[in-house]
Amino acid sequence: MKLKIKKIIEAVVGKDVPNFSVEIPGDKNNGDYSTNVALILGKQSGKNPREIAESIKEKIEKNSLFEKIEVAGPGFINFFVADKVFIDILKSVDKNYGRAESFKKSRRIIIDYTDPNPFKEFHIGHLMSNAIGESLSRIFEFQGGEVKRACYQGDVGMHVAKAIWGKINGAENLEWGTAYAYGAKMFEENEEKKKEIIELNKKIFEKSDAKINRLYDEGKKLSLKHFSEIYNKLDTKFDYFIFESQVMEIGKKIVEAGLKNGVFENGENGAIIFKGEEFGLHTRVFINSEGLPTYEAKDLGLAEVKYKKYKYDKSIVVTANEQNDYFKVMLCAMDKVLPKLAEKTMHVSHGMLRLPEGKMSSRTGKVITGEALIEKVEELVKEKIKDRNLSENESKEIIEGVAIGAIRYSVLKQSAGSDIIYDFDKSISFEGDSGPYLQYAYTRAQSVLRKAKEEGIKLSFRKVTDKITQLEKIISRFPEAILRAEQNYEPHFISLYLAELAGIFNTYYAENKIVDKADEFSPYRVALANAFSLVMKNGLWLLGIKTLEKM
RNA sequence: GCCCUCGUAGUUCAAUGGACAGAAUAGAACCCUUCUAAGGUUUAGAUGUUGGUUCGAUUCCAACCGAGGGCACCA
Repeated sequence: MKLKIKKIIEAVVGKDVPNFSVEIPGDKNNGDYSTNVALILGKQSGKNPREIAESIKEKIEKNSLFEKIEVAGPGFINFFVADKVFIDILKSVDKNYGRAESFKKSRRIIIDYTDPNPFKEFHIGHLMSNAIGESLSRIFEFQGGEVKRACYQGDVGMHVAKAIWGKINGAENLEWGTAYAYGAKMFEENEEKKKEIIELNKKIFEKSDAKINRLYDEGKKLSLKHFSEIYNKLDTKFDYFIFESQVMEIGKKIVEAGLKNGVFENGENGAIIFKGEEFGLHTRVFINSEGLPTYEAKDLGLAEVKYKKYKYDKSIVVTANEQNDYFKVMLCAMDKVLPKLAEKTMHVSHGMLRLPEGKMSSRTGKVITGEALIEKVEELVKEKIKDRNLSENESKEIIEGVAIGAIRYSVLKQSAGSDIIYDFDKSISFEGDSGPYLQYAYTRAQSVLRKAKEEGIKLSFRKVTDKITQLEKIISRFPEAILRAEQNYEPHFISLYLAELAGIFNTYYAENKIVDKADEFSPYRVALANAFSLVMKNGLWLLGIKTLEKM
């Protein structure tokens, strides 16, 4: 609708209009949409914006889209959309409602997220990455993209050596996460042990020691099994699992070739480095003095491996924002050695989940694991529904759906870039601006629809209530919310929209009796509730949150 | 030391340079003989400091104060 209005204005004022936009005013008295004449004119017009606004108004007044147009303030044009337009949109609501063909030309997208490392914990930061990556995947898919989900996992490198060292030298029966924390601690505190761990790391690469090989295989297998259980619960299905061990040799070769071309340089102790300073960045090591590829070289290999698996038009990598500067350097180097892939690659970063007392770190063992959080939230839901008359299957579905919904929403309700201060009692809420609040609004609508069916009330738009409410209007804005989320790589624009939608529906629900045989408007109200539930269901799906029939 | 983010109600978050800065939560007061009260209605409360650009700044620029992250062999 925004775009429609924009086109109408452009048709009137001529083609070479500078950038201006049509907005939804905060105050409902200022119309359904509004635009600022100053933005159309640009600055140096010298004309009276009010007069211009009046003349624009005169020219488009007859358009049947609007009930009335007002000129207000220093030069605002406020558009009041005709009720009929909203009803027509309402009639068109189906499971594809809101879809835009945004990816006609470049459909193929690969998106890399979650990325936990075997031998280490799956912590709540991974939950955050998963929430954002999964939601972006679904948004792009909905808009017509052909999305492949990738999960990149570090099965080689110092963290593995630290964990295995911890296993060998701590106690054989330590948990892998704990073993890692122990190894990491010793690595930092004790020079002697640091050397041992570096030595061990080489042995892992060489696969020269049977005991180490056995520990490695066992640890990796256990980790992956554990991760796949969590993905199951999160309803994320990856198309590709890519391991560092698969990309490291390829990455190394790319760097070696780049060294010949002068992209990379020899640094101290035989390390191969990239001088980022020339590009306003910093220097990073791509191959270390042991001749082993670092994270940066592996990432170059990863880009190529991904492209081999899937000829993508765009590759998105989701990570925490602590890697922002790292990615700038790596992408700068990639631009020199793999320019075609570099221009297709994009880094999307999200904030960190921080504990009130400081940074969460698996090195110190101060972490909250993903499964511990899920379990804790599930307990709370269980407690809440224990007195309800539900079958075992229903209970299980509700407990899982609500718990994951609450967690996902707590991540997606704010802009992806900023940190979340994780406080269990406050972060995971069931009331107000929360996942369960949205799920609950949907459930209520379903309950109404069930009752309507029982009473034989069929949905119909034939007899429309006299006055259109906010509910009809907000339903018409769903496509805009999706488009905004897609273009900005920000699922939270959908969260914001759905929270408002749920609030408006709940008010409507409190003020109107929807199912009422004696009321001639009941079929319309039922149809409206039906449209609402379709939008809510699709919207929640885009966030990776399940809808429930009962809760 | 250098670079990058970010400072908005008590708290957690919104606000494409525009019309009185929105929610939620905590606080106060109401609403279940009506489709699930995980709900609804009413109420009080905020832009770190100092300048600048602009008709207009939470938004852009500068400085300062404060928080977080990063800066050659972790990922």
